[in-house]
Amino acid sequence: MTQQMATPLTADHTHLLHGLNADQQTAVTTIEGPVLVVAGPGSGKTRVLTHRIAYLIEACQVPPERILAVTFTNKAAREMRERIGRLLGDGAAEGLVMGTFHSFGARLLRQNPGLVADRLGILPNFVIYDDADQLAMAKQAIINVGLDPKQVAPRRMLSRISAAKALLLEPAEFEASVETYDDEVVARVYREYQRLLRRSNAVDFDDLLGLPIRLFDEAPSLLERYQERFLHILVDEYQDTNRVQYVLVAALAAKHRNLFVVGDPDQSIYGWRQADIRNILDFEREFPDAKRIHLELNYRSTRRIVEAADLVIRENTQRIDRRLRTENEDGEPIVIQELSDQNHEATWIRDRIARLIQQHGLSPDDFAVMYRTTAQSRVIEQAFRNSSIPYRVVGGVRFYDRKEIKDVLAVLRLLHNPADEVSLSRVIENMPIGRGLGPKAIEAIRSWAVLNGRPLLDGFIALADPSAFADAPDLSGSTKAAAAKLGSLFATLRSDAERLTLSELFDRIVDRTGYEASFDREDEEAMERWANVLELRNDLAEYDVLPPGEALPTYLEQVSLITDIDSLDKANQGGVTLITLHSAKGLEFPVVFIAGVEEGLLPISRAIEMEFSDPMPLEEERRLFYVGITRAQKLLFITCATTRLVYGQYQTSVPSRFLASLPRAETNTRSARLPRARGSTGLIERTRRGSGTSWQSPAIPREEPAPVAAPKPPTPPSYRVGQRVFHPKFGEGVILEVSDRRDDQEVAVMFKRHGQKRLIASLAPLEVLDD
DNA sequence: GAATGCATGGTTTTT
DNA sequence: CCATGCATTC
Repeated sequence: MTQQMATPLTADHTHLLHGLNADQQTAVTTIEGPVLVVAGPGSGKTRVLTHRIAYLIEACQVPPERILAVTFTNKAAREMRERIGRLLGDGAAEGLVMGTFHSFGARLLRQNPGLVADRLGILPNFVIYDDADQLAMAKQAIINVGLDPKQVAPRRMLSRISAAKALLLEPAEFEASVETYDDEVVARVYREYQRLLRRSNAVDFDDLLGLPIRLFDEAPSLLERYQERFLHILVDEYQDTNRVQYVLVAALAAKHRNLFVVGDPDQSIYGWRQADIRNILDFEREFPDAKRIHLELNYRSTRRIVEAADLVIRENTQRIDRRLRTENEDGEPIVIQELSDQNHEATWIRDRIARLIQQHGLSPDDFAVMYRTTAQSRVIEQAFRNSSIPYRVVGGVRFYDRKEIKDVLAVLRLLHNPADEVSLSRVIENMPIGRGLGPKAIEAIRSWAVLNGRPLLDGFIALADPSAFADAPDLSGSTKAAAAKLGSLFATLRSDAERLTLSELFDRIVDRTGYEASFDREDEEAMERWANVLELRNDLAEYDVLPPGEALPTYLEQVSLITDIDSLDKANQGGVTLITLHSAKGLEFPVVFIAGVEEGLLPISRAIEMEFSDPMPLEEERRLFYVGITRAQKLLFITCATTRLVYGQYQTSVPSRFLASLPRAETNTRSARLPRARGSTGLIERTRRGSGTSWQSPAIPREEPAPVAAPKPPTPPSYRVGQRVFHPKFGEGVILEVSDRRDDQEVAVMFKRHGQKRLIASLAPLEVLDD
């Protein structure tokens, strides 16, 4: 074995092992050969990873640039880097390669532009298409092969294509494996989709994983270089990797074989994204000399929470049997609460949070509300909006997914890659500069572009500046003028881009495209959207320090790989976190609410439908619930609604079968409808329900679980209509209305300067001025 | 070719 | 309920 892998020479690396238990220490110091760590939730897996990297660098003298660490999100990578920095001191980990599979793939392609162009036919200025771009492309592909996007769902095509790519099947190979007529349709669409993608000089997310492998196939010496380089490879969240990711990792690790993977099969929740749980279950078969280490001691949660999680996950059949343990205190009972509908659910959660903040000195940051579908976030967000509790929504409509943001980004992308057809269509459809141009015009210019072997945008420029090209697309009249105008604008912007900073470029773009002027200053919503556009300017300005030629590509790369969870700590700091169960993986909070724990939602209806033909999706739903439970450190609340608004109609809901696994003795439950002991199906409606209004959430205040950290609960002040009050932020006001809400009050106050506000009595720092 | 109004159908999760 | 897409109108 190589010299770099020698055992530590100097003795004093105890600080790197300090505070770790025996299993964790083994995981940190077992540095040779393949290692599989099966780590339960809260068992200190991030600590193990960071300490191991620090140990490799400091104790084993492995140069940081020879370590590759793959994480699930960029945020995880960033945090880990910080923690390593703290262990080793600044700069000691300089050169460490750490990021997601996708960012690693993108980086690899960017770093080998010559080979990529030569062997894969992709030019260095390629763009990465996001979900919406891919959808647009799939739709176009369906139309191009003579099918109707209304009958052949683009979404479904995309997921089939993605599945094919996850198995490294190219269109030709997929065609060879066609079995049904539907497969044949997919094959045709896939082929066309891929053709359009390459014509736009674009790659999709799956390509970021698949193309590096193809590149290695085409250029074995490149693979050898990477194999030689990475002495140690670490992979986090290994249970959520797919086939391509496995192939990539196995290829890179083939030489030195120091592959360290960490995961928890019980937290595998990305099967729908082709994550292949076999990667972790079969690790030892793939690497027979692998050492396996189990981390089962939970440091995160109370005993009640850990045991509840264990009981829930035990019901799954497809798993390695093991038992979660903890030495933590019992903690409080888990509260299960049924509410009459989704609005009551939301306000109940909000009010409970308000009370906990008020009575137990907790901060809004300590709370998370989790749900299965993003649609659920709306009502919950609404409830918080009507309160003074700060909150933030993770997921949902992301900043970079907003239409107005994508519009401006489309111009930037087009400047970077003039072949980008999705972005060009976007600009034409949404910006004033596109007026007078339709599909007809684009088609005429495209035929010119294809004939001349030029990117689409050049056709527009040829019309604007006939001297630059031998001929021009065949257009006339107003269409020609409109196309020429767009062409001339882009010619100008392109030269601007070479010398201006991104924020200066931004100013020109919104001015010259007429985009800024298209926002109606009288229209409040339009102004809000314009404010978002200006926010994008701030974002761009962060790259102004880079030289003009470099800033744009760097920025675009960063944007296409960023996710909402990545910006979780950057954007609007503080507040209650509203988050999907999927996004919550890897996070932890003192107090967790899981909302909508109902049949059809968790488990989701699609998993129920196929329960008997394929039980895997249902088991994945259960794992999702398990992930949610195990995010909680101290307090766990689970809610469900009796009726729920679905597509604008109220539907009766049945509490989730998963609740049957929870021990009644350890929970605080009122509803008789909740599934009882294990074994009982628990999903058949057992209680008679009337119109849906017959059931009311208990109005009587119940015994509260004892405080987390127990300061005495101050009595909430009592307010009267007409009282004059003072608020530190809103100033002086008069109480208009007082309404009781369970054990608290809500007051409507008319402030002199800030208008009417609704405040929670116990929360708002109101001072009574006269009585 | 663009603005307005109606019908339709869609919600699982995300790098 | 909502957003999107299409048809109708000018």
